[in-house]
Amino acid sequence: MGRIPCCEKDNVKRGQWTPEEDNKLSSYIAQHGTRNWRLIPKNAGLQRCGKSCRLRWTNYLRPDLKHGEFSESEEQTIVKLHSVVGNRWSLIAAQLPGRTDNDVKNHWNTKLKKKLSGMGIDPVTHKPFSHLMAEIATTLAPPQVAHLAEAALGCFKDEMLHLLTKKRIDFAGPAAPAIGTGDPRLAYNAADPTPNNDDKEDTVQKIKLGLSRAIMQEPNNGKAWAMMGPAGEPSDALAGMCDMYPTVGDGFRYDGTAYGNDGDGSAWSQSLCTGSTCTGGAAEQQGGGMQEKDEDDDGEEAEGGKAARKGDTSMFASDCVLWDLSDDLMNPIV
DNA sequence: AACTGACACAACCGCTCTGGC
DNA sequence: CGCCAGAGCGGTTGTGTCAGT
Repeated sequence: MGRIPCCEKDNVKRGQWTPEEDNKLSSYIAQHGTRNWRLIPKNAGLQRCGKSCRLRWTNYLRPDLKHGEFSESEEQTIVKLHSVVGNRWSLIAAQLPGRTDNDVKNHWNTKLKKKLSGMGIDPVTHKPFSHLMAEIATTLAPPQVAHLAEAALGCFKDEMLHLLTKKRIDFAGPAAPAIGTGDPRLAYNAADPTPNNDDKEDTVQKIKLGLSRAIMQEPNNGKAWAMMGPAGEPSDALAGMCDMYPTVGDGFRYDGTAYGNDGDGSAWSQSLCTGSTCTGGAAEQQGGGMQEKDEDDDGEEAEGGKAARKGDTSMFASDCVLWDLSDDLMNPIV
């Protein structure tokens, strides 16, 4: 038994909207408003589904929409909010006047996600990849970790190689040290981005070394040994991984122009990963409930997911406050 | 010039939520 | 309380454009 379609598909036009259709819809809405979307196409003389009209209006025709490039501050806002609320595009878009959820979603998927990945940040959790690997490893016994490392290398390696070789990555600006321990062969060469096999092998060896060091390290009082030290400094294990991404392990900046904690104090340099897993609390909360479908066998939706939908801010660890978020955002009126 | 792949954006699909009855 | 229609939302797909070969 299928779902009842929102309209008769045989009689409706689909695909790109023509200027004539846009005009009809705009002028009808200007006169009558947007009260009943199912009636609007009929009354406006459009062979379109009401839903399609609503989408066209809200995503494109609305007079208060911005259509240009996203500004840097808008991008910063998106990344910040995404690290807190996850893929709740409408919530994020609500904080950006003139932008729609579709705009934000597309911009995220096409640009921002890659930007973060290029910086060694997992766009889902907003943690450095190195932290993620180390954290995953902490939950497993050494034999399992060994398998994990091998498996991870299979896919992770490709991603890293891609990032290191194909894409332009500003690890730490023009004066940046070479990736790794200063081996010039690992430095990105803008003039000749094509790596030789030695480069690839070195990179793989670096990854393996970081993982194996993480694996071999003794647990620290039963706690996560690969996590940050008490003062927020990376453990040896992490350092091994962070050698790969010097900007990631210690205060990377979004714009990739410099690293360290002597930045401009902008939200970028303060909040995303300033040498600790500060975003981890929120990110982990997301991973547990907001980002992912509940895969439990009991068939119940994860409570975190429910809470997130209801705007329950209690799911955000109080010691992981990242930014001053408006009350509206933290208690969204949906 | 033709082809191809990557990219960005628009539009659609289907699930969920909400309010009225 | 349950049902239904309308609307909202996020994921996915389609399509046009452009750069590289």
